[in-house]
Amino acid sequence: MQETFTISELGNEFGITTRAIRFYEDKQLLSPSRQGNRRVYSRSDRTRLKLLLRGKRLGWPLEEIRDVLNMYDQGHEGEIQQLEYTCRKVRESREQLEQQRRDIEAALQDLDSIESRCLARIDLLIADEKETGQAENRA
Amino acid sequence: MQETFTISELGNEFGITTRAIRFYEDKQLLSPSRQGNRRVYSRSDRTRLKLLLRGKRLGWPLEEIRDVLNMYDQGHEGEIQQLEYTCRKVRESREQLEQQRRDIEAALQDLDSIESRCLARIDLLIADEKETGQAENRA
DNA sequence: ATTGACGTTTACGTAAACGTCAATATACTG
DNA sequence: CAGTATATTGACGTTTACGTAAACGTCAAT
Repeated sequence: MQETFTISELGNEFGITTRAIRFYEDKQLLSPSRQGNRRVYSRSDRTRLKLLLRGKRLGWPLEEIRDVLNMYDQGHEGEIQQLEYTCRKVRESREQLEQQRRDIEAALQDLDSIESRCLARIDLLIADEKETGQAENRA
Repeated sequence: MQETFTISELGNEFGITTRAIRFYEDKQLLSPSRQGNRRVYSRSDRTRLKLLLRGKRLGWPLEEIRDVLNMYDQGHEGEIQQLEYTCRKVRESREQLEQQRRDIEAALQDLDSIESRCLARIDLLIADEKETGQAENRA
């Protein structure tokens, strides 16, 4: 695995545009190093981006994602106040995640029910179709 | 439980503004009946809104939520083509939900790890604090 | 008769999260 | 060394999901 990445490598790997990646940097979610003008992304930058996208799939706003990303970094540094703040944030995020998990379970059950009713109805229609089809063929 | 609801009743119950509810109607996610000018929401309208908000908590865009809501309605009606379309949509939604579930599991594990390292570090700092505190008291 | 609570439509404003140029710089490639 | 590919910043546009304000109707209570 490579040590560093270009912006377009990351864009291709994760299916996002370079514009988006630069935008994330502008919003303080990434801070790659530079070689002259060009951005150079380390493995940890890549991991940060990966986590960022996971947050996006969960529907979190970028600002919230940034806070969570900072928990990863400074999770074992700093003063007690900072650590306790991080802990509170962890608990908040966990509550939100567990709410989402409940929502997902409920939604999945609903989908099951919809699908089975749908399939049953299709079976029934296909049975009808065969009958009338044969009737039409005989006519 | 009531048969019908006003717009502000629903707004209060779910903690959203009436403006938002009217906006959802504008975007075809709700279609309450009217008494003259006023909107009157049935129990099924209320359920629709509830499902809508669940979709929101999962970070889905309104247009996608609308499609899912329509699956609930027409899940057992219509032609085979429509039914099969619904079934495809069900599968798509299920895949998305399962991706989100995986993301949640991963995020929860990460949070656990962050929290425990955080707590360990706090314990350590507190132990230090006690020592130096006593030294200061003796001075 | 008016005040207040609730409702309505219409119109404009706004924050978030990018997309889409344009102009420019740098690097490799034949 | 011209051409192509890739990078940069900056400015402006766009979509989504509402907020906010204006201007008005309706009904009950004072």
